[in-house]
Amino acid sequence: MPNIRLVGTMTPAVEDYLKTIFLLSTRGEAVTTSALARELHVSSPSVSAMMKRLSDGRLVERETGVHLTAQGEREALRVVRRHRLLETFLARVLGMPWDEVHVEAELLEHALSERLEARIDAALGHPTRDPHGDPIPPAAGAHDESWGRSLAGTPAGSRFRVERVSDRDSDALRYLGEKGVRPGVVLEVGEQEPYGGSCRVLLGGEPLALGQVLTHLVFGTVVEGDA
Amino acid sequence: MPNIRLVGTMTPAVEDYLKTIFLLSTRGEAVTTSALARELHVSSPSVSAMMKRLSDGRLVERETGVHLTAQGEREALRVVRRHRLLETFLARVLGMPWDEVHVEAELLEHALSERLEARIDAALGHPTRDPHGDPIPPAAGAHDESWGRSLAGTPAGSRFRVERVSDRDSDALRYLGEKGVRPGVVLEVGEQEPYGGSCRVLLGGEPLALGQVLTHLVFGTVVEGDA
DNA sequence: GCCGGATGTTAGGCACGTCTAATTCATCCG
DNA sequence: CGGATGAATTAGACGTGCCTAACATCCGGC
Ligand SMILES: [Mn+2]
Ligand SMILES: [Mn+2]
Ligand SMILES: [Mn+2]
Ligand SMILES: [Mn+2]
Repeated sequence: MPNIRLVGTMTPAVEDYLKTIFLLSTRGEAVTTSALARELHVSSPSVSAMMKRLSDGRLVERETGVHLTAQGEREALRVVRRHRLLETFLARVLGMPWDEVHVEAELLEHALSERLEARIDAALGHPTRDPHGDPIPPAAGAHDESWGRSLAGTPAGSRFRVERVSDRDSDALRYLGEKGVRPGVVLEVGEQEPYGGSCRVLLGGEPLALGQVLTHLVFGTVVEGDA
Repeated sequence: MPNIRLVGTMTPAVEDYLKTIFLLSTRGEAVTTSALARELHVSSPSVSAMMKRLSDGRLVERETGVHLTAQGEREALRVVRRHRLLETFLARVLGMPWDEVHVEAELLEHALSERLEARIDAALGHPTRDPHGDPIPPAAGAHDESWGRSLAGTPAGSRFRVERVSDRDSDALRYLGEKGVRPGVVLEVGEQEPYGGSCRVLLGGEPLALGQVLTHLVFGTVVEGDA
């Protein structure tokens, strides 16, 4: 039989493109050819070609920029779910540090069967957050990917509860982990030193200086309550 | 820079071919084009093409049939090690039944980093056998892949200790598991019923009839000792 | 001794996923 | 207005890994 054309064929590359489109848009960034090329470390023509394929397969639509169809988003969420379940598993079960799990999950997410995914999910007690505080999309049902506010620009005097830490910069992640900046922690936000200086915070009473790069990686909410 | 030619590039396909060549030869079977095609579910020309590539890359040599070079065997053993470590992990840590782990490991073995492999190995306490009794090649050093003798043809009256059960037939494996035929178990071998009939055995005193297909999947040694 | 079947190779083709080079197009700036 | 700049696409190529069709070989049986 001569090559039945399955439009929805998921390959590792297709999964990575869909996931990246999803993550870019939930970060509020424009999903352009060049943004995808930068993010995926491929050339622009590679992205153009893939967008053609995804568009033919009804996984994305192209008007100004690119956006996922309902089906494309479903597939993207499945990949994101596998990725974050794997990160959680690697950290909790194998004790892998939170700055290493992302790279591993990038590979494994394409090799995880539904059966194994379900087993991992059950073994972890159906977790809702990965080690970085990223929400794990449920197997079925709605998903909320909101990022809260960035620590950068949060006014001095606020009490700030960390909810998510971006897992994209492994070195920064390790540093933050060493300093105790993790989801769930509450920071007392102090002075933002001018001209690109550090942001002074208190963590459990201890002073800590967080550079610009770091404050842009930390997300959460301002909480009221007793100092 | 125009395509540096890395001869030893491992891809999932290359890994599968090397692994299959290794397993065929350790099973004492001839490593021919058609045997590989059958084993890997690909056409003969696909095998021919791949043998050309592996041969160019000094991973195999071709005289009568095909055999691995020292480097090819090293790579094959790395894949087999990852496969069996993964099977062990899936069974022990995630409680996956022994007839399901092989299929999962087939995929995951290509996505396992050295770092994660080491973590899994340590978490399991450096196991030497997978759930089917297959020996796990060490990260470095010699490996013994001998199969012992098959239960088929073992004379009645023998006491037979099961050491390995082939993991290639998932249904048979589940059946044997249900009946308690696992590595470590000792069987009292009874009559082989003629003309392709069952082999009668006692397992823990309980009678059990094992068809031809099954006795050819069970390997071990004849042990002396008290009945 | 020849024929048929099994085995293996060559030839040609295709989907995937990437690349570089060239082109198109809009925009911004002097 | 016109040229530079940047973003995107088109054109052409390539390696991987698979396929089918055709051809070459060898080997056993009649
Ligand atoms: Mn991640
Ligand atoms: Mn994460
Ligand atoms: Mn196996
Ligand atoms: Mn096994």
